[in-house]
Amino acid sequence: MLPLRYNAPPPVRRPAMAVDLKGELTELLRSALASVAPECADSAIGLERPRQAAHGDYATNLPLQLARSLRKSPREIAAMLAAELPASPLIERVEAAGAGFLNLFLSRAAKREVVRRILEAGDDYGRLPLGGGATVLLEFVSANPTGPLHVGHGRGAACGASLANVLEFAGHRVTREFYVNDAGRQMDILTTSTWLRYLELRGVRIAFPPNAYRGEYVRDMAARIEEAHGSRFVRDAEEVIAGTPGLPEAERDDDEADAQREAHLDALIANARRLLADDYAYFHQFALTEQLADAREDLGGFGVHFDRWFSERSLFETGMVERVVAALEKAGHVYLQDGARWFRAAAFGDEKDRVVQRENGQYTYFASDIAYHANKFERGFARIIDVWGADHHGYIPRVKAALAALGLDCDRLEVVLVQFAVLYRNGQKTSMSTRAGEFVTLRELREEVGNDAARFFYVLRKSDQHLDFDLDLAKSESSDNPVYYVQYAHARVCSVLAQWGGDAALIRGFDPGPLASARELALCRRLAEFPEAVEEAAREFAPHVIAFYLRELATEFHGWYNAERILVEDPALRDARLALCVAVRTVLANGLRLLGVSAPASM
RNA sequence: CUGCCCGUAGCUCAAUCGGAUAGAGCACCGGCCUUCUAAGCCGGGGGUUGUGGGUUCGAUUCCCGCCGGGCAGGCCA
Repeated sequence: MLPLRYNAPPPVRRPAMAVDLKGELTELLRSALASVAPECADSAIGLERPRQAAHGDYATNLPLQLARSLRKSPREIAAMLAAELPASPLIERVEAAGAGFLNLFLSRAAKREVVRRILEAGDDYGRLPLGGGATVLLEFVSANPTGPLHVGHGRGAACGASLANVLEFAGHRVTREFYVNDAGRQMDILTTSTWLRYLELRGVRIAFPPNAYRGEYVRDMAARIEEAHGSRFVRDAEEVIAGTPGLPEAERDDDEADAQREAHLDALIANARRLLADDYAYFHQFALTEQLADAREDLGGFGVHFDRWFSERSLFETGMVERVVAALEKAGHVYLQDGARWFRAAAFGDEKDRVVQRENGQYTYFASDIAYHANKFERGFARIIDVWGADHHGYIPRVKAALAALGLDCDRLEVVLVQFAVLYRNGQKTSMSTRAGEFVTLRELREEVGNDAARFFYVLRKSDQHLDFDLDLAKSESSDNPVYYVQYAHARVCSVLAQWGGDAALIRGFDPGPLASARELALCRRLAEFPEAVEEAAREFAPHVIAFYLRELATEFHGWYNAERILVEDPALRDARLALCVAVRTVLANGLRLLGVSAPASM
């Protein structure tokens, strides 16, 4: 279990003008505070939503906060504030209560007003100016292009895409980026795996390494190359395995055997490069292009789109990797030891120093990652956010250390960690072993449970928490399934409107005044909370807040729907209820849109 | 062994900078379709928030110890 983000985001400031209910209430309280205790007039005023209705619509613990400095009892201060609170059409009454809380009860008119606001704002209801148009680079998924995306990548995709939507809705300009690891050993392993499968097809008998990529998709790529080029890339088995140490017995799983397998694979890669010469690049490019196209298609089908696919290889081709290492060296943060170049990460808060260039001259993944992040800073984004698998948490200090050593403000980099999802079927954990090649792919998941259920389930937990993904529940067509539960509320509203049959455009002008029942007013209050949910989701990088909110809103709508009839005889009351219906539909649709889930008109 | 994180109802999880009587869903039990979609609603039982201390008006929340679990600790990515 890991923290949601590595360091605190910049403070989010509310606009100075009271443009919303909460802001107006705060101003009223500030006015009362100024007359009760002028010396504390600029204290922070926290307004919260009490859990219990008896504690009002909003409450503040201001009296408790001030008790010490004013040398008065909290109850006394609360009573004084209540007496000095200016009269307002928003407020029905105030109460000093509990240990020293001030509870505010809104007038019915104030509660109903949100319906009018929602009908006016439409798709934009919940949109906030918090980000002030600041640019954000959000990097997520960034899976190695060495095979199909699996269900772990799916969670990063769903969380990242939802977070991007939320940040955009909260007033940021978001660039969505996928970092393509097209330069490392993993790609060489995929390239060689493809060639070995090709050789197999041509009847060349070579033991396929257990640590190479064994998936069926590798055979598919090999078959297509074989179809197009015939025997052009065939070499003798003796040549292919020349100079390799050979494989240890399959049963052995000790360190020595593992090391031998790795050495064997590296030797095969070296032979492939030598024997294929220029054609090696063909295999490499073919596999890369195939896997990226596959990922793009898969993610696109999942409603996840990127503005840019950033190539790791380009960082080498433009000399960026050399440049950042040289910059670190020039600043005295790099030294030579055992033939390798080490970055003094420990001097910048990391546990130990890290290699940036290996003894054999190859740069490490870390080196290109430094270059990548330096490049992000050069592009001038106000905020840089990485969404990583939680198993990479130990990697954060070294990247931050490198940025600091380059003289960059490493606090501008924020890292969201996403835990893996574990699939359950019939109450049993489904196996997800990569080395056996039998992992569950994102595509299989999407086909089995559908895109909507997958997107929603992935963000049903805080992203840094383990997620138990119940496949049976995700597929069930019942109220047990939270996706259908929320979507059904939306479809119900649409159905009522269809039943009514009038001109939907007119509803915008309907007067919510006749709304008066407890359920209706509670629903209004819930609708007014949506911008607060968006704010929290954006501030905490927590799209699950939106999912929770939608479930609560749907609950209150279903309750109202079952308790009271909407299409009643009285035209004024019917119109008011239709207005509330449209407001509910609007908020459900806006929330679902942030999560990349469809809002069906019928189910 | 060291570092980071987590521990809340039978299960999966929430809990607003430290706030009021710790909340949902699932599972379980009992009701509701001649009336706008029953993919819905209403009601019920369920808790020493792992444990022992500390900080204070107040602790699930902050600090320390212990117990249990996860992840990380490569010239891998």
